[in-house]
Amino acid sequence: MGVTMRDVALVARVSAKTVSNVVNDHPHVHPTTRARVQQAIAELGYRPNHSARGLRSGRTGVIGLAVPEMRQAYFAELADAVIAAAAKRNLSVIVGQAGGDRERETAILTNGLRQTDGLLFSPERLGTEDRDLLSVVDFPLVMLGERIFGGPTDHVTMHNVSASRAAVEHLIAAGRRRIAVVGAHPDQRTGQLRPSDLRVQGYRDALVAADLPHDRGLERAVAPWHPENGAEATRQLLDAGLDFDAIFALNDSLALGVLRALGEAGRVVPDDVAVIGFDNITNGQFTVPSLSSVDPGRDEIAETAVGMLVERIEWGSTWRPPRLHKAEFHIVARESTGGTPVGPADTGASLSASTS
Amino acid sequence: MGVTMRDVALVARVSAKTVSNVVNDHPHVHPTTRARVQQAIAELGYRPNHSARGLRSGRTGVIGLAVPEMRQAYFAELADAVIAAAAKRNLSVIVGQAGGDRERETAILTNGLRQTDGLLFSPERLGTEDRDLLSVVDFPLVMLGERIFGGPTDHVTMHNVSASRAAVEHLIAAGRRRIAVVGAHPDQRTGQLRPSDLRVQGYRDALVAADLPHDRGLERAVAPWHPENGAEATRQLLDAGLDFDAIFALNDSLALGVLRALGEAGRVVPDDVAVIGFDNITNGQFTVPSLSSVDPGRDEIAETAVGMLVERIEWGSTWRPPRLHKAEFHIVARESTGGTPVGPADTGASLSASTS
DNA sequence: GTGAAAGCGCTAACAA
DNA sequence: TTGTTAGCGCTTTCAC
Repeated sequence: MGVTMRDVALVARVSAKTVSNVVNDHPHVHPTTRARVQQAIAELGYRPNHSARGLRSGRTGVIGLAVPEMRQAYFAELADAVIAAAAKRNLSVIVGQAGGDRERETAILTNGLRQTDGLLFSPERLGTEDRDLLSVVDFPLVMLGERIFGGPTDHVTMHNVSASRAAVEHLIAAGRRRIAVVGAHPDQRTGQLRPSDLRVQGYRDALVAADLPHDRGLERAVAPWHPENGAEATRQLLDAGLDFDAIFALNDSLALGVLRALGEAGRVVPDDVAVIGFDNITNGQFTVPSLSSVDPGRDEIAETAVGMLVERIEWGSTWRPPRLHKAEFHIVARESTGGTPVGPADTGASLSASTS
Repeated sequence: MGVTMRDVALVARVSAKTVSNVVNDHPHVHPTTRARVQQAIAELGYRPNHSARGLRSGRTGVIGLAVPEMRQAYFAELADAVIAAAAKRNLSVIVGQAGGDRERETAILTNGLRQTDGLLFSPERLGTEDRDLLSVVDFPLVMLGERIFGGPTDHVTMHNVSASRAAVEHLIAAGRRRIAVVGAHPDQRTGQLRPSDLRVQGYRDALVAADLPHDRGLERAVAPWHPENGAEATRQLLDAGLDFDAIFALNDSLALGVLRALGEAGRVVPDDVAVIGFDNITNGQFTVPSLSSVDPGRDEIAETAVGMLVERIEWGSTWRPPRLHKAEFHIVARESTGGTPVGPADTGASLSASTS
């Protein structure tokens, strides 16, 4: 701390404004002047004060990313991609964890994440029924994930219904007929769209299209989407003596638990039961057997979301219609659905893409 | 944006200073005044401007956390714990990724992470040989991890040597005699302490103490510590036709790859080969077989590191001697070392703790 | 216990 | 192309 623009200006024998122009790469600065200023900056080790800049310009250069928990692999990988996308645009990222707590999610939506220029928000508890909360948000906001639809804000998500349908069709193509789904939302009373509902809908669509019977007993409600809960749901399926030859886990964390519980019970994957997840987390490549999944295009999601947020920030308070972006997806076939033989370079075979 | 302290002061019919006192919980404010101010704040929806506060007070209320990549499970879980620990102290966390890039790590050490009050830095490339870089750092800094020792800054780490030794002793106690280690640092030319060296040293200590022969061929250099590299190192061990009955992976990400490669090769864990990792990431509970590991006390590390950083921030530039904190560790015995029978509530049996 | 004045470091708006 | 002026919103200092 200590060296200010004034100091640099004094040494370079220019005004503070000129130093500012140089620092901010403004066009109309004479090369000679620029060089002199830059040397003074280097000499004094000057570094701009972001608080002052933020106060004056109204921009902090920091965006917020709010997720349930970083320890969930999907959010860690999402954060990784978001931080990288933000860095390209010279933005820093403050990461906040709502911890699956409804109050904290509401608080984040009300106040943002400390003082940032805008927020990327992936809620776990807030749902479509909380849309009105979004209407009163007075800062740039882009929603991520499946929980909130048709709101007044930008939204980046994926083709949940068709991706889920493709996942289940992949199982059907592998000869499976009795397919369970793990991760439906536990609260079905309202009948409103829930995160899992979209994916469950895709599951049902696939069954219907294939003329397969639809057995409610094979739809297991699970929350939150942690491996232990995936394992628990699978044990319940087994304990209930239900007949099934495949499990569709609504995300990969659940699927890890599913694989584990099947292993504990002595069921062989994929021979006895095929398993497919959703998210294509890195670890899915290294499980035994490796995990088939739906790749939702995480980098595309992060890149798009940051881009949208930056645009919102630049537009200021000028109203623009909310946008909805659905990322591409790919089915990644690995051993858990019998899709790929054991092999060293097993990153998975991409089976299909869709923009439906 | 819009509502300022002035506005609140006007409505509450006090001075801006009094509003400031209320907002900052200063003691000497009359209850009546406080109530009036608080009501005005609520009425107007006033929220303090952090840039202005930062500019005036010299504190931003934001700390930085720099890691190689969030997609590595250990760092995601570390970030989770750090963000939680910081939140307790009303601090936000900007997360930066150096991506295993030496230049970026150096840049972070030179400039910090944007404008923050201090930095928690877990480097991947910077090592003990870069200690001099640390001497010129002019902001509060706490180093994390194993790469830099004896530097002029605070350092939070774990008992690497004794923890590794305990891990290998756990393998020996399980009857293993030909124990390979995966993750030694590839660059051994300088002979200086390297991250892996401490853990390798513990490995060697355990062999010596147990009077077991030490076979250099069983020490595999691997970097970075990604699953695919753990798998590759394991394939090399197998291809070389080396005789071994256990593998100590220097972290769990490597261990996931090790399990995978052993599975591909048809080796049964733990019957043919026992495996133990290091870090105790959550996923280790759900692999098949579940992964034994060394639990380094992540929460303790995060809590301690944030606490130290806060102290440094409060002490300002007053010099204090650098501190070194080594967290407790526990050996978590799971199926991969034959330590625990298959079972539903498999969080692992804690075998030993040490403060050595 | 509260208020008035000053200024943190920077950039927007304008002037030269 | 460069300089001058003003003030962003807050907290520090000191007076009352």
